[in-house]
Amino acid sequence: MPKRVLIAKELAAIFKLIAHPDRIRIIEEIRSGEKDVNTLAQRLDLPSTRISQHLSLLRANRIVEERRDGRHHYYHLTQPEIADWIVNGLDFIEARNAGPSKSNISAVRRLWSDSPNPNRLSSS
Amino acid sequence: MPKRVLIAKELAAIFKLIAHPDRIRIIEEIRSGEKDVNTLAQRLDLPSTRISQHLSLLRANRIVEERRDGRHHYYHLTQPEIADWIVNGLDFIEARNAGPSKSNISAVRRLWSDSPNPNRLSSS
DNA sequence: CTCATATCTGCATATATTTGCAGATGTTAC
DNA sequence: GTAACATCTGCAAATATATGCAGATATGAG
Repeated sequence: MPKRVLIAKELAAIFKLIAHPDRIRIIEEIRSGEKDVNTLAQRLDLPSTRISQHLSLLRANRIVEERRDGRHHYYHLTQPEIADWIVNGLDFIEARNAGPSKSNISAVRRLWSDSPNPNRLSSS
Repeated sequence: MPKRVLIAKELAAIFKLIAHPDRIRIIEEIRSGEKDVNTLAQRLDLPSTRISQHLSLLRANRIVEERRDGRHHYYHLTQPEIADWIVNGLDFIEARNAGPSKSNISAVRRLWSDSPNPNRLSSS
């Protein structure tokens, strides 16, 4: 199989991995530092078993890594730059039919960016 | 629904759209200029009906646009920058288990980049 | 040791995506 | 008009993914 076919498959696999709203939010939640399963479950308002399932997928694909401390499992991004790459995808949602408003997009872009946002306490 | 949930959904939708090896190859094939369905079918070695199905999905989501000339339908990227964004995802496949070799990755990265590759005749 | 907490795994069901194929549409050549 | 070509659409079958829930495991408190 030619290289470009192989690589396209691998790329598609990464895209598939990320192509879930919960997983995108998990990645953006831990961009600023590790969090444990329960914390994520509260922040995303989802059953922790579901968070755990998503994390196990991300873990199996080395998107995240785990650090255990007692009964807590803390997760962080293997390559933190992935969070920025994902956010850059926002450039391409404005063109879609029935997408969210520009102002909502840029509000979330700000929230999910490292640069001008030192202490993240907001939650829009 | 909070903004960040909406936006995560939209982002996931874009990722899902791209998360298919054939569609990634289609996008990279037309990055350098429009091509018609048959040409794409030959280049990807797939039935043209399949190419057409992928294109109709990409078209419905405004990733590509169509120009008709006689019986040929030529497709191009609505936002050509999307091709570069996709290629940037290669940064995150090296970490995965059993991924392709680094040299294959960079060969394809070169192939799928605009910068130092003015006339694209190769096909690795 | 036992209990409560934190998380993981496995599995059945529900839902979504992909694929192949048959037939429809539109275009050009004769 | 008819034939050949280029592409599209619709639908059923195959495949993949997501979800909910029950039970397993592991840790720390008492």
